[in-house]
Parts: sequence; C-alpha cells; structure tokens
Amino acid sequence: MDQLITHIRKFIVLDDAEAAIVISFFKNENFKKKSLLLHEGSLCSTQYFVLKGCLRLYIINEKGNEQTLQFAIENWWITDYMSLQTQRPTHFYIQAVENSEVLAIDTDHLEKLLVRLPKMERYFRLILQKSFAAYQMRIKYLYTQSAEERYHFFNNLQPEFVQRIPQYMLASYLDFSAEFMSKIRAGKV
Amino acid sequence: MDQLITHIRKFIVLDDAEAAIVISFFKNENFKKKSLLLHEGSLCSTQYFVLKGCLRLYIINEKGNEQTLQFAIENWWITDYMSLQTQRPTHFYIQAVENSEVLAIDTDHLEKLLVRLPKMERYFRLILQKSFAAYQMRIKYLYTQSAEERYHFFNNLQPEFVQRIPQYMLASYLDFSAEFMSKIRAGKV
DNA sequence: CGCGACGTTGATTTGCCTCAACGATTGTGG
DNA sequence: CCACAATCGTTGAGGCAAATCAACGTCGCG
Repeated sequence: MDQLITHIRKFIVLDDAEAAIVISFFKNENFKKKSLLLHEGSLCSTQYFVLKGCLRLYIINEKGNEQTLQFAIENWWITDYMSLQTQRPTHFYIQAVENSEVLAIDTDHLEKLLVRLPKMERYFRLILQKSFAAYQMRIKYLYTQSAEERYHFFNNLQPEFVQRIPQYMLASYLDFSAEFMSKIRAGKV
Repeated sequence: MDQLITHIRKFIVLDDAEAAIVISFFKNENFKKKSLLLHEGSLCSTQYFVLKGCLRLYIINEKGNEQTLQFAIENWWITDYMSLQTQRPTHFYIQAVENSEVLAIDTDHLEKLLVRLPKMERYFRLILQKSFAAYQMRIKYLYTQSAEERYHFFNNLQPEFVQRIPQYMLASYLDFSAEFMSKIRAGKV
C-alpha cells in the first residue's frame, strides 16, 4: 500500500497519520488475467490504482471486435469517467491484461476521503491534469502520424511495455488492424 | 466576470467575498478573430476561460496544413497542458476563431489563488474530470465511427456551433479533409 | 473592384482493412 | 504427459474509404 502513498507524495505533502487515513479508504483487490472489472451495461462507480500488473479499458465495436482505448500499468489510475459522473450504464469494459493487484475506491468512499482530507483534491487534480496533457499529445499523434509511425513511436517510447502485451491489443490501441501490425513488423509495408 | 463565478458555483460553494478574491486573480482580455494567443516554440503559462467567442487549439503538420485538436466556446477552458506542466516549448497554436473575450490566469497566479482558496482545487479537479470523460468518449468515437458518421454525429450534437465555424476547421477537428467534408454534405459519398 | 479566403467537384491514388488460410505457441483436461 | 484446442501471429489477394491533386465557383471585405 506504500506504493500509493509514495505516488501521492510526488504531488502533495502527506504526514504518516494522513497516509494511514488515505489507506483506510482503499480496498486491496486481485484480478486474474482476462477477468473483467467492468462490463458494458453496468454502472461504473469505482476508480482503480494499479499496484502490479496491467489493466485495459476497451469497447466491443459493431463488428464484434475489441478496441483498446487505454492501458493502465503500475502507478496509473483507470476508470470510466463518463459513467462515473453521469451514473449511466457504461459502454466500456475494463479487464486485467495480466494477473493484477489494484487498490479500489468507490465514488462515495472517495467523496468521504476528500471531505476528511481536502488536500487530496489537489492530488487528484494534478493526476487528471497530467492525464489530460497526455491526451492532448495522443490526439496530436493520432492526427499526424501514419499507422507505421505510430507503431515505431510507441515502441520507442515504451519498449518494455510492448513486450508485456499481445500485439493485437497494441494494434487496436494504436488504431489499426492486427494484420497490418504484422506487416509493419515484418517490414512489408 | 460573473460568468466565471456562475460557472464555478455549479461545482463548489463560493460566497461573495470568495468570489471577489477569485476574480481579482484573473485578467480580462479581448482577441480579434484570427489572432494568436499561443504559437509554436513559445512557452505556455496561461489558462484561458472563454467568456464570449471561440478559441481553438491546433497544430501545423509536416505538409503545412492546420489540424484543429480542440475548440473552446463560452464557459470552456483551454490551454496546452503539456507545455504548462513541463515548461517546455509548445508544438501548438491557440487562436481566436471569432472575436473573443476571455479570462486569463498565469500558472503562478493560479498557484497563489489555490493557496489562498484551497477549495478551488476541487473546482479545477471537477472541470478536468469532466474534460477527461469527454476525451474518453471522443477516442471511442474516433475509433469506431467512419468520417461520415463522425460528421453527422457532431452535427447532431452541436448544430448551432457547426454554423459558427468554417467547414475546413471542423473537418480537421473530425480528422478528415475539407474536400471530403464537401462530399459528405453534398451526399456524394 | 479585385483579391484572398472558403467551398465544391471529379479523377486518380493510396493506406489500410477485410477475408481466408495457414504456422506457432500456449494451456488444459483426460 | 500427451493430444487437442484455443489463442496468437503471419501472409497474400483483393477491395474500399478517404486522401490528394487540380481546377473552378463564390462570397465577403479592404
């Protein structure tokens, strides 16, 4: 659980008593590879912080194919913010890509934590700001790079992560087909 | 300036004294249509809240074409979060699409405001959470819809806004060419 | 009035998808 | 521990959505 505290302390000051309070609001959970933490049609009321392993958020499109919209590895947060805010059914799935250990917090628990320790508002603000910055860059690359460029760019940015996940998941995250990914890797394009 | 206060009060409670403090940290600015608030290579240290008009964030790609990544109309915030956080030169442009009136706040001013009124952390957290929810949906639609579907979907969602902006800007925002947009509108596709 | 910004149209090209078939690897129950 | 089935990755042929290019119409504005 120290892992979350260490992460929070990169953004705000937290003494040990406060750290203990924070921890008390979270639930430690383990998920086996391929198990679902959220599925289409249900309500999303939980935010997850990944301690170990990897989660992904994906949809199933009209043709029945999965498309990965986000990954979350160690020290990343993941949830469906739209369902969380509107309390309407989600269109997304969240799945464990590897056997994973996470910290989970429900919306109502989070609200209580924020009332108890208002300084945590700042932590979550800064996390979201960082995520949003990454989003602006992602849109930029999606809009300017070809499929091949996106692959090389990502591979260069996250070489060790690319090794951890199936290629078809990365292909769908980068928004092209698994077959095309094969051709890029083989240099046949 | 009431406009910002009204917006903030949709998210947090603010008495009149606090509202006055908030306002004192902002600068009111006007920009003529087509003028630049930020250009590539410079540092971004300001966040803008649109009172009236419309701003957009765009890049110029390798071929010299503009691609719009974001719009901001009344009551929306806009900035380059990556440059803001890293204090590295931006790759983006921010431009007034119409004659626009905005409230501007620099990073260091914002920090001082947040120290003075920590409850504003919550406001910005909620704004960012809302933006991030919208981002997750945008990626979903970019990944699942064809160009034509994206056009009709957006047109249906924001019919009055579509009237306000040149078609080529909307085309680049929806990630297809201006010529293709013409063909969609003419039903020739 | 004339020029630049914006929009349209058609011909051609291309990046990537789809489909189908086939290896390789992994995992699992008998 | 093997057999067999999933799962994952590869390859090639053919097709399509959208880009590109070029030319031309139109409007608004200085």
